[in-house]
Amino acid sequence: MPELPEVETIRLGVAQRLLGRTLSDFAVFSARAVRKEDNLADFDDFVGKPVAEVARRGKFLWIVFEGAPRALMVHLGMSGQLLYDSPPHKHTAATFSFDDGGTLAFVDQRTFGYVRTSQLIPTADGRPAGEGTQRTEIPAAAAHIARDPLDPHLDLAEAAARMSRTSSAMKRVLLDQRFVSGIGNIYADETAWAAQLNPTTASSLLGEEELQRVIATAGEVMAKAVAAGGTSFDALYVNVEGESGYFSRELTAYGRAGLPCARCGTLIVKTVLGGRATYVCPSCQTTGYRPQGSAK
DNA sequence: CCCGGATCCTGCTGGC
DNA sequence: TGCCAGCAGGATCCGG
Repeated sequence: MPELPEVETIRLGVAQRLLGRTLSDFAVFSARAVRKEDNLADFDDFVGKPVAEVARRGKFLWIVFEGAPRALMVHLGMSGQLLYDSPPHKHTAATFSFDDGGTLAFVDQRTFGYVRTSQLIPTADGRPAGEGTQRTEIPAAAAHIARDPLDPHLDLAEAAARMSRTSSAMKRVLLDQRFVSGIGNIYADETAWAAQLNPTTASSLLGEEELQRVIATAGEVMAKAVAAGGTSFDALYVNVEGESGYFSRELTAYGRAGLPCARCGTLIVKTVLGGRATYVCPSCQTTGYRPQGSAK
């Protein structure tokens, strides 16, 4: 489902509900939703401890309990939801109850998401792990995920340099969470449109400065989406309170096949890239060369 | 190592 | 009306 703006919207809601609350009980209804690396004793260790932080890096979310060496980590996959005090649902995979009587439910229709525990380990660069945390510790299971474009500790130059060394299509690189995280299929297309680049352009053709600009553009697009509460097309993509976000109204490329480009009026075309639907303006998203550009 | 494609699931939509 | 192929905001594994 959810890309960075949707996960951030959910994180804010979870933090508002749970910070300082003590876990009183939990229940698991779907074996698939809980990673096999875990045993229930790992979850048991959280019971009786208060929530200290609700953190996020890219699309990965985790809850730190006071005094617990492991974190409760959640990935929402394609259809995962975290809902607070929602009615029981056919696809409720796990629930977590707190001392105020409230319950956080993990609901996941397509079952690509999961809940697990993961040992907190030091971050590679010694800096705070992500949004919502000041700790320099990250769940080991998310340690391979790059910082995201909204992370003040992202090393922009380093990320761009690494991206310039791969020949894959620029959109594929944006979707690869090892370079920069948080971008999914919607925001990859929105970023390419905003940067006026054709998503099929080889990343290695863009040059480091241009790639820095692309990452910065992704950050701007996603920051606007966070401000709008994320992108919702349907009831599957809602915040912790079950409410939709409004960024779908501001989408400029994704899902707009046959509609005029907001910049030049040419009709947006739907293609396939890397097995994913891809929406592009064929006339103002050029190959990526900037003739007068500083990109080398 | 680097790349692209297949794969895991359920539910909804659109075309015949 | 009914059926079913195709598709969906993701991450990971595997073969070439």
